Amino acid sequence: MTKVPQDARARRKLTNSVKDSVRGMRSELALLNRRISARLELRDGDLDCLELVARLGPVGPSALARAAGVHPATMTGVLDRLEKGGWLTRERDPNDRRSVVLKVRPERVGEVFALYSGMNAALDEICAAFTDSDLLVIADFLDRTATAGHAATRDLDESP
Amino acid sequence: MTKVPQDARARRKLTNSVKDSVRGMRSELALLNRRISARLELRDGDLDCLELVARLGPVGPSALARAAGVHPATMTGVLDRLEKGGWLTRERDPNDRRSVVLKVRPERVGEVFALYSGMNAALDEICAAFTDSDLLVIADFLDRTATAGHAATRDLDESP
DNA sequence: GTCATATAATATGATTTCCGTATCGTACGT
DNA sequence: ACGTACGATACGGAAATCATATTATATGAC
Repeated sequence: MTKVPQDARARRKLTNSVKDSVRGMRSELALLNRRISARLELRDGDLDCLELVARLGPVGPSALARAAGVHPATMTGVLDRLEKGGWLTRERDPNDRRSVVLKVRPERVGEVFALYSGMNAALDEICAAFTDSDLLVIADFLDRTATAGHAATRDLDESP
Repeated sequence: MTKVPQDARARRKLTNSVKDSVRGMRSELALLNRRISARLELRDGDLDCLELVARLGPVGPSALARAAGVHPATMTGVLDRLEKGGWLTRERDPNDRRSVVLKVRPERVGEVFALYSGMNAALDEICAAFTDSDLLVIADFLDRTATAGHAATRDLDESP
């Protein structure tokens, strides 16, 4: 046994622990999201769609359905719930009268945020335990992972 | 304007960027999970339940339903799909013949893993870009966040 | 301009899922 | 031993999902 392979092994172990931690965090956050959805009397995926509208900005049902990986007809139902709950609005696009533009209702956003308040406060505390440069490293890692997740999703869609 | 408030402001900005990145990553990974579930002909929450069984170890339907925040009767349906797909087994507990023990089928785990292979490879690459000490910091952050998510979920369950 | 075709959103209806409740078998305390 | 609690699932009505059809509008070829 040489010295270098031992380092490589340790390094792989470290990498695997990071990947495990990513999975663990994803799992816990998925669970949290499910409970919050239930509180808002929404289906599981609905909140993800709402977040996607917030993220993508004004967007139409079809584009949103593609982005969310949901059947367009299902999206109609999702949007019915979200609109009825007052979480977003459907407006007709004057330029293309076939299409509809979805916008989150800014005044309601705080209501969703409030349900995340516990998690939010916890995250503030967690961040407080790290140095500025640590936080930069962490944010970098998270962003890269999010981008990789996006790419993996796209690749999956494009393969048979 | 004094110097210290400026630092505090910068710090808050940094913390907020980390929190945004957490949200972004959660959102992308949730999307990826949905597509993978679809590939396996499972419902959205099913894969989370399977992962939970892997995580918790052998467990019964009731305990799993509590952990997943799912109605027990719904869990029966989830398990029917997972069992029919061959992803896990239901065994009777010889000690308590009312109860059933769920176990993931190790030989099928690789099949799920294969669908994550793109993401997995990407994560390896991402990790390769960080130093050992960075990875330790990152894993620590992820674990703390997972724990906080777990606590936030529990708190939500316990409040009215 | 007219017509064919494409596109956006939603309606429709068959199928599946969800979930409150009921049921059945089993364990446990007294 | 008996009553009560508990684990899992069956049952049935309500709701969601999704393939397809429909309606309205836009766009391009001619």
